[in-house]
Amino acid sequence: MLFESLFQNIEEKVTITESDKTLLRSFFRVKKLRKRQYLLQEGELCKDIAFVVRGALKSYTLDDKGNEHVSLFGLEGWWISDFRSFICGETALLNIDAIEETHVLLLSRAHYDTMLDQMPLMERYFRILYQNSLVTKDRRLISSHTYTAEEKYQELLRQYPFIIQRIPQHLIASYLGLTTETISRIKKKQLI
Amino acid sequence: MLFESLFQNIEEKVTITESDKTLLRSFFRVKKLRKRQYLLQEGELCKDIAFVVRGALKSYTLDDKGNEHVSLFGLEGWWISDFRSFICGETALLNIDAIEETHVLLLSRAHYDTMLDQMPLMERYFRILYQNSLVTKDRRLISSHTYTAEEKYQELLRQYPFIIQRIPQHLIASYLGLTTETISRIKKKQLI
DNA sequence: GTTATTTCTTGTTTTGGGTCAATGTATACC
DNA sequence: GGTATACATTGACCCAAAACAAGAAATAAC
Repeated sequence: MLFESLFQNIEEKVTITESDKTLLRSFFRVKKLRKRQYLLQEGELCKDIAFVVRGALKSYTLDDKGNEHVSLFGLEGWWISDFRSFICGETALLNIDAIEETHVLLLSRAHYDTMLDQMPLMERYFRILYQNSLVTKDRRLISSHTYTAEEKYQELLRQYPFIIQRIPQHLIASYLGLTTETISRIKKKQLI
Repeated sequence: MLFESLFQNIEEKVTITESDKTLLRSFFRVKKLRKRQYLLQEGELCKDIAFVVRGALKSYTLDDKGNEHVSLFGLEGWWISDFRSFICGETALLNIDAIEETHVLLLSRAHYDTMLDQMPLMERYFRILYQNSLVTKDRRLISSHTYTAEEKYQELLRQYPFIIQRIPQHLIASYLGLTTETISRIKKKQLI
């Protein structure tokens, strides 16, 4: 049950057999988080990447004034981690915590490496996953440099309409590099 | 000769044999660009990803006012393309042209796919390459949302000190989402 | 159902960095 | 060399969005 959404996600990119699934199961462990619970805190080592089975998380940095800057949301079917910390072994700059009650599948660095060695199709899966993420991140960077506040919000609506239903506005604002007041004003303007 | 820097780049991530090299050579073709020459123009299909052997390129969008927004530089040993177009087969939003006289190795989509099918180690190479690119892009997005103009410039200096020697200031400004005037003022301030 | 907490709105003020314009300085090209 | 073109600096002014402040709504907690 728990693994179904992971398998589904994998099968969108590569073909896996039942025995692959059995092997895959052995690499992950389940973790449940309640609302506001940390998955990772700044300064720790990010030991796992997390596949979100249900719920929602956010990853964010805190600046010197204590302002939150959301870098990513993790919803069902998405991966979330401090990738820099996980890959390079440096301490995390990101905090990750649950916006809602959340279930994740955790994959440790050791299991990640083993998995990639034993399962060439997972090498391909992650190559494709990262390839797609790069496309997304490129678009975000362009948006961040080229668009006005209003255009950024529009683009988000177009791209992830469901996110508005799900995630509090001030977090969306932060994700876009804006303030909640600005979003509020944009929304007001649209109605008139 | 031309392939040495590509092989070197690959060997930083995976181990390749002489016969791998021979096979690899067959997938690429060489292209020389003079200064200002396009590698890709907005609206075209991005048919190749390019490995830069020498020289420097920039990829950028143009907004409605005709302003250039640099999204990436391609220097020796880096890959450059409109990845979204290359992967998804949509028309390119990016322009890519040479800042200097440049030599690139081009890899077409068909060759890319064949290569990945025939050479598991290249699957791994690209997985690692993308993995690292994601780390970089994450950092850029954080920087773009969290830092002041001055901090953005400082961070670039720290990360890629050589780039200042190489790339005109107005392009660096654009890459950071700033204007050349702003950079000029930051530099002035540092001297005092 | 009352109270607390979180989230959102609206008004006012402030500011970082953009825009515009003019001038200076390299670098490239005949 | 001279002159064209690209690139950088400086100053004056402006504006989009941030910051600040105060309430209003919505949700959650008891």
